[in-house]
Amino acid sequence: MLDIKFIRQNTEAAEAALKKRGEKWDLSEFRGIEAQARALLQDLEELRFQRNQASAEIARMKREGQDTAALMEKNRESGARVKELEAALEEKQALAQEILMGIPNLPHASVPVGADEKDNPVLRAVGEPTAFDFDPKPHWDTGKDLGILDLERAARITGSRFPLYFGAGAALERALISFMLDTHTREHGYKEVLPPFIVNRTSMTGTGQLPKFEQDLFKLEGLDYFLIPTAEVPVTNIHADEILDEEALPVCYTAYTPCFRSEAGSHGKDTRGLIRQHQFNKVELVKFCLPENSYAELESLLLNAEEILKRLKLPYRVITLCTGDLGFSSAKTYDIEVWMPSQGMYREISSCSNFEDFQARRAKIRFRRKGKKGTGLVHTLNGSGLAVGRTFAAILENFQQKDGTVTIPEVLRPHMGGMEALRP
RNA sequence: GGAGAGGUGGCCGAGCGGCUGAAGGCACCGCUCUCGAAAAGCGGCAUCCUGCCACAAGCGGGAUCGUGGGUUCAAAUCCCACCCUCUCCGCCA
Repeated sequence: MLDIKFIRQNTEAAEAALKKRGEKWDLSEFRGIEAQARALLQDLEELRFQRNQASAEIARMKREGQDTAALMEKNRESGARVKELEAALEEKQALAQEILMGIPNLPHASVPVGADEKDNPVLRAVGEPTAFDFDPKPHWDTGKDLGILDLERAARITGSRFPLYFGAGAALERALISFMLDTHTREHGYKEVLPPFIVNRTSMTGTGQLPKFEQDLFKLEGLDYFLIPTAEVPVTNIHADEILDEEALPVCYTAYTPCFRSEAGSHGKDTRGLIRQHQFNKVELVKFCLPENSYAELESLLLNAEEILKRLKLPYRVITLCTGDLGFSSAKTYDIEVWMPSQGMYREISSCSNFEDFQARRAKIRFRRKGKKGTGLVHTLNGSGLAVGRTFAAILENFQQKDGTVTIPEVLRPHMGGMEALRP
């Protein structure tokens, strides 16, 4: 959510920034509604002031044993008028709020201007695309041949786009989760959390999934609860409605959760394999920090995520999302893309974003500076560290051997009882 | 699922129709005292919105005692619904 005061005072700048995202916003209507709401508020407050004064007067007169009937009658009337104004105000405020909740975040000045994903510049590439002296198989074939992945049976259990791992495959998935969490907690200074996988509407609204993207979520029937599409939602909302001490910042959490996405509108895309599933595992990184530090924190969060790929020895590149490709809540996003040999291209495996105060304003996450009065909104950030299913796929593809075995990255072996390769 | 108790400021905790945005304590921040510290004393210390105004300071106003409604001239206090927490019983991974 953007700052109303900012919009009020910098309407054109806000519109220009939104235009960079490829969205046309005319905020004059919003300004008008918001101005009407404030005018109503002033009338209402004036009326309530008079009523409060009269009530105090009644109390004083009663104590002195005077007759208060006339004043009470007068206040009864203003009470009715207060209710009318309250209703009118609420209507205007709801309207303004609805518009405001639908406005995406403004891109940071450092975000390259562009129309879509084709305009995302590459920031750096690490490692070379894996070279093979044979035709590399896609991970779904390798997984099937090794007997560790069974997407057909998963479809029987649930439906399409659900995973089913067996044996060393299940162990590899679990090893990846452990390896990622251990690295982030022991070496990168994050605190591990294991949050609820189902959240309420308020939490979903706090991080920006709602109200706009309800069709992307799985909702529980008969309840206003949703399956989380990312750990970002429960973990960011840990501090909703809180005022954090300046000294406590930055607060850094890492969380493993399964993620559930309905993938509405992506029927034709990535129909095979682990790339696009309704359920997948992810280790997430989440930070709460002071506004002046958030861009430095974004860089370090990005490096923390990259470190996982470096240690797994998977080739990857980092791209900066251009203004047109930015997510709804984000002010700046880097995507990390891993090399997928069977597709001959890099595929997203992590997305690291600075939301500035956009989520903090919605979820009311604030901080207080030492010795100063008043509060400020923290900046929130998050990034995948990493998407586990896609990492699994990348390992199967990049480390496959001609004989059909897959070499297990060295850093994972301690998590897999010393196993060195996946064999049929 | 059944029975009961309760949700008040950063924390503990009083209030149970008006003078209570809220006693008292703890924590925290100033100051006094001290060579310094401790102790003691004095003072300060919720959030959000809003008007004047420079989105400052300051002054004024409104709202907020789990959430939403209701009663009343007036609600933290009374009534209703819902949510949550705790205790006991039942069931259960």
